[in-house]
Amino acid sequence: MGRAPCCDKSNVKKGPWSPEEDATLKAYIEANGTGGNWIALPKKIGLKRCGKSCRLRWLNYLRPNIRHGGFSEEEDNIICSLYISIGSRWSIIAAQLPGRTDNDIKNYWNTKFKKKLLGKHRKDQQARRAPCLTFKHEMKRESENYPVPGMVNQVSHWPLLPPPPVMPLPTTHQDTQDSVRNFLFKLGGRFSGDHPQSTTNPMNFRYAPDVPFAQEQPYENSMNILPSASSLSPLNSTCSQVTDGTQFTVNDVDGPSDMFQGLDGLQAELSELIYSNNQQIFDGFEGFYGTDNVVDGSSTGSSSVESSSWGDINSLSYPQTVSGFEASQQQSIPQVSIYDEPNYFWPQ
DNA sequence: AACGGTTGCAACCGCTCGCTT
DNA sequence: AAAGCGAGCGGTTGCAACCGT
Repeated sequence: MGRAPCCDKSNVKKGPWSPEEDATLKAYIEANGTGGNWIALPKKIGLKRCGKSCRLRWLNYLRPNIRHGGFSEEEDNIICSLYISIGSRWSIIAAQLPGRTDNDIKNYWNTKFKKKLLGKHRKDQQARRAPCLTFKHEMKRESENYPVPGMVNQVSHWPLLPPPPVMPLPTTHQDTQDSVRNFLFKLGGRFSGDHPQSTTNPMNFRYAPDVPFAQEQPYENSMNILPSASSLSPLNSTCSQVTDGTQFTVNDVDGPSDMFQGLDGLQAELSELIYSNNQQIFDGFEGFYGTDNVVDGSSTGSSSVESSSWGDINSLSYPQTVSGFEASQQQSIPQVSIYDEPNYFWPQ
């Protein structure tokens, strides 16, 4: 049994919104609110639009205080660091940037930011091989060279990570927290209370699902998750799992594997960018989380134990600038796990 | 001026989640 | 417990504007 369509597709208008439609929708919502039922709303106000379309139009364009374009460097850094932390959770990232929509940030990431990251990479690549490859061609070429099962003709945003370890899918919130933690670990993050080995060698970490994540990973200290340049070099590493499913090790190997030839430059570029931006990111996060709690690897992290749960991102210290409206838009618990990061490129 | 390629962004599509019945 | 349904999310597409030749 298929899913019932949300509206009569043959009887709804598609495409760009006219100023009249905008005015009708805006006037109604400003006067009456959405009524909690987007599906019924267009009928109520005589719009030949799908309810989902109305919702999107309102959220991405018509609602008050929306800003478009012109992302600042600080916003860049926030987007970058949050993407590193939680992946393509655009709505969560958007919640940190007042006036920005998830769609905007997604577009920004998929166009400008990727270009920014790849700009230097492309230059380097072009110097080394046949010229005249466009960005799209290059991305297509890369995705063709390194195909991912189930990802046909998709651009791989992050051809960077080591193969995911095989471990049971998280079935509880605690499991999810563990997954997040493990995921961040593989990005080179460190956690207070971690096995000392992990601290000294970010490529050699321990996964301990029996340790309550919430008790030991405060978000205030989450700058620990920012990867070091070296830890973002999984191309030089292999990942193995101990048979009990609780411990993983990442072993350095000599040089990039054949699989990643051609991507090492991009990877290095990203690492370099992120690493060189770390200070700026820290600066940005000082406003976020308070300077006392920002850890840059050389400073403390000692206050970690008494703080909020990592799993509940809403309990984190959000920037003061998040408006009440944005705050109300924030989701409850983002269910982040290393398993649902479709943009990550997991080499086979 | 004309044309082809590229970019940026609005909008659509399909899926998952969570609530209700 | 299971099915139905709406909301919300992320990925993708379509197209107008822009740019270079």
